Amino acid sequence: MENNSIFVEKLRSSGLRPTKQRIKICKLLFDRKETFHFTINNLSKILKKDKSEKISLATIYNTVHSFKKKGYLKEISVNQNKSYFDTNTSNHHHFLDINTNELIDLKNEDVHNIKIKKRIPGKKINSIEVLVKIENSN
Amino acid sequence: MENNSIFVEKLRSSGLRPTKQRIKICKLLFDRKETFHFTINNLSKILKKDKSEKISLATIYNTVHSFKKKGYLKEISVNQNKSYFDTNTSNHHHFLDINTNELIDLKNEDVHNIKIKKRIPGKKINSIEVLVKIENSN
DNA sequence: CACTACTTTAGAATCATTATAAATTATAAA
DNA sequence: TTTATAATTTATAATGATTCTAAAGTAGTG
Ligand SMILES: [Mn+2]
Ligand SMILES: [Mn+2]
Ligand SMILES: [Zn+2]
Ligand SMILES: [Zn+2]
Repeated sequence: MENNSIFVEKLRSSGLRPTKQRIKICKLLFDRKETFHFTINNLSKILKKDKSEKISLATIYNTVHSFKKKGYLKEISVNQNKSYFDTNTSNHHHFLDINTNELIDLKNEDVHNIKIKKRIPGKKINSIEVLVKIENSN
Repeated sequence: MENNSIFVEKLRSSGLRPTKQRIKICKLLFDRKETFHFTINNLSKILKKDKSEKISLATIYNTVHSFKKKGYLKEISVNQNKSYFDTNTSNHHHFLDINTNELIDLKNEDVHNIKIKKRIPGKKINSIEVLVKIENSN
């Protein structure tokens, strides 16, 4: 109820009406210091904890997709069953813990310069993403 | 009907009975020089062309999954809707054409040495995969 | 040939996601 | 403030890829 104004502005400035559902999801997603990686199911469970104001699953999908469209979220493909979303929308690399399915951001400095020597005629590079799968070291 | 014996042996040696369905799928997948990247839907459509011997969708799923389990196929995650499979089971990198959704293998020499400077305590690296998204250059 | 375990198959079930259409709400105009 | 309108939320249905089920068919073995 306090500094919601930041999110109200954020929403208004991108042409989205600041509904209470969107503001709540904004706070959950963007009011944190670290990158947040989540699935719809994760988000849904967190939102369900507040039984006072239930947000429908359809709204969760709608909101996440409109935030993605506005560039506030990025979709990550690491697993074919579920979509992961990422509050870090810059081009960056990931660790994927294959024991827990958790994504962890890598800073660009953490990955040595990547150079692709091959080119495909008529095509240009759009992005380069590194996925480092990690597992328990025993 | 000729050099099926290669595939019959391949199947037998991995404890899979050489049924006509499996042999047919083997020929389609492994009797080629280039790496083959496909979805179940792709494979299904190709198999449907031969109307003389229909293979059920369940068998296509079963076969692809047992080939994966035996190490003859690798599953690739580039898209959250569909699973891609790859006849190149080594650790390797890809171009993904975002206009056509086509995967193209990169040789290891095509990607400059990748070094990951960050480590997570208690975790070891399992694999490093680079996905280079490409698009029409105009 | 006879037996058994493995395989194939059609169809049902599951599950994430998207679509639908009616009720609600935010916003701007009156 | 009231009204009008378009945007939004919602419950529910629909979709589509994948997996499950259980019955019929087949390969391997003796
Ligand atoms: Mn999506
Ligand atoms: Mn799978
Ligand atoms: Zn990230
Ligand atoms: Zn490949």
